[in-house]
Amino acid sequence: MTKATTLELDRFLPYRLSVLSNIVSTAISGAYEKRFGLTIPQWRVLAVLAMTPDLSAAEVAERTAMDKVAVSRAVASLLRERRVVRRTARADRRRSLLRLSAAGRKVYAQVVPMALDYEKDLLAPLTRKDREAVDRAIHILLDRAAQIGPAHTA
Amino acid sequence: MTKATTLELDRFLPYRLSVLSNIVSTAISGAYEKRFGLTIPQWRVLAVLAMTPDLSAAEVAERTAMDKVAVSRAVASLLRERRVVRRTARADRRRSLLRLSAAGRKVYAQVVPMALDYEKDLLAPLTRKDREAVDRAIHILLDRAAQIGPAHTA
DNA sequence: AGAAAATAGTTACAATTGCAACGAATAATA
DNA sequence: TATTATTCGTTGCAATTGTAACTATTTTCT
Repeated sequence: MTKATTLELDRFLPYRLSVLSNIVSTAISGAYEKRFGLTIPQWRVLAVLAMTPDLSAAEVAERTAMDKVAVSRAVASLLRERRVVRRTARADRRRSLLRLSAAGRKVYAQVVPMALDYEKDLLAPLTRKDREAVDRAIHILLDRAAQIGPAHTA
Repeated sequence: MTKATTLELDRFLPYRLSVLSNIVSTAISGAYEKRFGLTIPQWRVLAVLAMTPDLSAAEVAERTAMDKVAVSRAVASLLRERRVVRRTARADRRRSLLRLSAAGRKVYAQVVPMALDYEKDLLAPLTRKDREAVDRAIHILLDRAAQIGPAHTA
């Protein structure tokens, strides 16, 4: 008897993760987009800047797991919409420091409860123990995945 | 005291799911692509056809959670590469029935062990209990997410 | 100091993806 | 049975995304 030769797609973790993540992302981004004209990249940028103002684009990229081009474009649109403001860093004039404008803080304040409610609804049917396990597991898997296949990290 | 007004991105499940799924997908698709010139959509199509031959494109779409355009394109390329063969359904000449060619089965047989090994490595640092919890949780979350936000299903 | 290498961020171009319209075939209805 | 509506799958076009090249600035090395 040789190795198993078939693979059932819906028991394959990478596949299930991808499907789940897509459904969740689509649902959420639909809501952001519809109500606030926010894309997911924009929302991510808002979220990190709300937590930590005066980050550079590169720092935003780090913390959002987005690449620098995506950040650049999201920031460009947020600047156009006056939801973010930018000033050039005194010390290093290549860098620019980003922070939310009043308008940006306002949208953010409206989106956060929506986001948290969605998450709460989503997790509602899980037991406390399962939630904890998922939490732990995602953390471990993120580490592990990064070890196994850096992929872009080249 | 009012509702919490900030959200830490790396504790937000939709975000963490998205990051994890991207890392995993990129790692895997890198390997498929490099070794076999297979994209993820192509791989998904191969996988379902290996399990269940003579599906129509629409049926493939259902089972892979891909939309019909993506399936159409993946199938088109797989036909060009002679990894899949197609015949028109006798009963309904709009439908075409797809199945793997010998070449298709061959790639598939090579990819499966790679895929399973990757999954195994990924899950290795989790305890048995955590693995079970993750399994259960993903299943429940998929259901729940579908309920909350059908999004496209409109 | 001056030249070369590195870094921040943007822009241009190519590839991918999603949506809407379409042609072909079948099913449903009058 | 003729007419209309529906389904299967593909194609064209617009929007999104990724890669590489580029400008401006700063750092490093000689």
